[in-house]
Amino acid sequence: MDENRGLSLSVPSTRPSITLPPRSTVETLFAGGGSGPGASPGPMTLVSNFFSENDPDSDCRSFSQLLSGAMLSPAEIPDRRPSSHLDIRHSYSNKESVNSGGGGGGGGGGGNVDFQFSNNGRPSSLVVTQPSMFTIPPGLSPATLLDSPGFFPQTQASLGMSHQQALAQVTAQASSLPQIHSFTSTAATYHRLPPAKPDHNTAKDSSDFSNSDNRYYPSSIAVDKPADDGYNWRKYGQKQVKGSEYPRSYYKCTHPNCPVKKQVERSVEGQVTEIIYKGQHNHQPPQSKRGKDSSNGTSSVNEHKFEGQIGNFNHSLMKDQESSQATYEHSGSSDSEEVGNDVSRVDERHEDEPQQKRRNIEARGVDPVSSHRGVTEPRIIVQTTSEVDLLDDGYRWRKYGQKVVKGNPHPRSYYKCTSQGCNVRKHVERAASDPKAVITTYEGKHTHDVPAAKNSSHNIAANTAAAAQLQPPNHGGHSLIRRQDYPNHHQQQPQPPPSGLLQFKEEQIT
DNA sequence: CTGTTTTGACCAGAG
DNA sequence: GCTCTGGTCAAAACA
Repeated sequence: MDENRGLSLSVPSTRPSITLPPRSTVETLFAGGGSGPGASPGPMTLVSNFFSENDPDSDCRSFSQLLSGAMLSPAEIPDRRPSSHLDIRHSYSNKESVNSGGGGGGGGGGGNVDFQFSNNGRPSSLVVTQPSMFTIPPGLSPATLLDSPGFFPQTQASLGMSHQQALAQVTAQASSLPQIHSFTSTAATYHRLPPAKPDHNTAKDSSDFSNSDNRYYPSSIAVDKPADDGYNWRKYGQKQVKGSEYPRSYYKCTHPNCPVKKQVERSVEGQVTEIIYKGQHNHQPPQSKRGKDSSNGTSSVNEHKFEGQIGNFNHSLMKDQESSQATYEHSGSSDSEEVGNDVSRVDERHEDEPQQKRRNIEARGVDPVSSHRGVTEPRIIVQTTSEVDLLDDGYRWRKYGQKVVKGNPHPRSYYKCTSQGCNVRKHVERAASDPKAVITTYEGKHTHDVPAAKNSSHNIAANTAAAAQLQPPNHGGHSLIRRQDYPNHHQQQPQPPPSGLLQFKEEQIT
């Protein structure tokens, strides 16, 4: 609650911006990015190039821009709440640590990421357009990601290319990305650690930065410490959380009055499988520790903001995200809690936790066992959709729950696929700012075909299918970047919604 | 002696 | 009101 009030996100009145620490143990690894001598192109670089390459002239290339497309500008959102959080979960290995201190400057640029709400003249009712999926490579900081021009083929960008093109490109790129960083609109920061050993077949070009290359992984994650993020933590609890393979440890920042907490899930081998930050440090990290770890000794305030702020994309930004119908899977989707509220992952754990988790993993094509051993490849679903797609996606759904989220007068609904034996779920949330706009998050993978009688006019599935063809089969979670065009009128054979795939979808609600 | 970790109990929220 | 669950407390143990 109150511990999250501190916001890492500076949101100008008219132009929200996310202030991300320029460097972190993770980011540092990428800091060099393409600039580092002899450094292989970082995932971000590749991603950036990827998109840039395909849409060089796009005026909306960055992730932030993409999001902007998915978010209504403050001015356009009368009821937008003052704050919300964007949770960022990324993976990295604590064992396959890499030179965390190194990095140095680089760049990365951390800094600020402006979420320019350049809607390109789109009416506020228009929000995200195509569903798309993306994966953030291991060690790639959100800041970098967000700040990277061309990370996301913005909405219109994708419009400029065919589905196939976009999908092919995105998928190709995604398949080479070892891990995912998810973004959610809750109050916590999620860090899911990457596999110690990549278990997937990376795409042809992925070798350049495959997850096997630990250079991209943050390091300094001691077994006894959830992460050497420069702050001092005191463990105040541990609990076996349902649905989690490993016990969750609770840590508090030892700094007086610092409300920051973090939860760490660690495998029996000591590998950190997930770190969730809550709140923002109201102080600078202890110099002694950080200073030593940082070889360059340039640890700055900004640098230290990373851990505490990475997840605090807060503010209206994420509130907007809700409005923008962006839902991020794996972190429980967007949670419309106010600033300071704890992270909510009800979406993914509210029911049948263990099974759900397993299903999620399986749906991602990840070996459950491997996943549980720290090789999980978290996948994010960022999907937006319109009312039209809400239920009419070709499948039959049964509503099994509903929840009113604080800050959003509209309830978030939970649906299950009615097909026997199918565990696919669908979470639907209406945007606070626009009841017509909804956020839909799919979990799982349909085990059946689309009911014939329920052929819808929607192409989500169709596109998904197309994308699926581009996906490496069952290697799980690496084909995470996708883009799809979903013109409402586009008649296509309904297909199962992409499971465990990050999607952005923008449609005009009619 | 101080700070941290461990761990069972307690509490609050949600269903 | 009951049950379940996640999060926190706090005393004891440990370093």
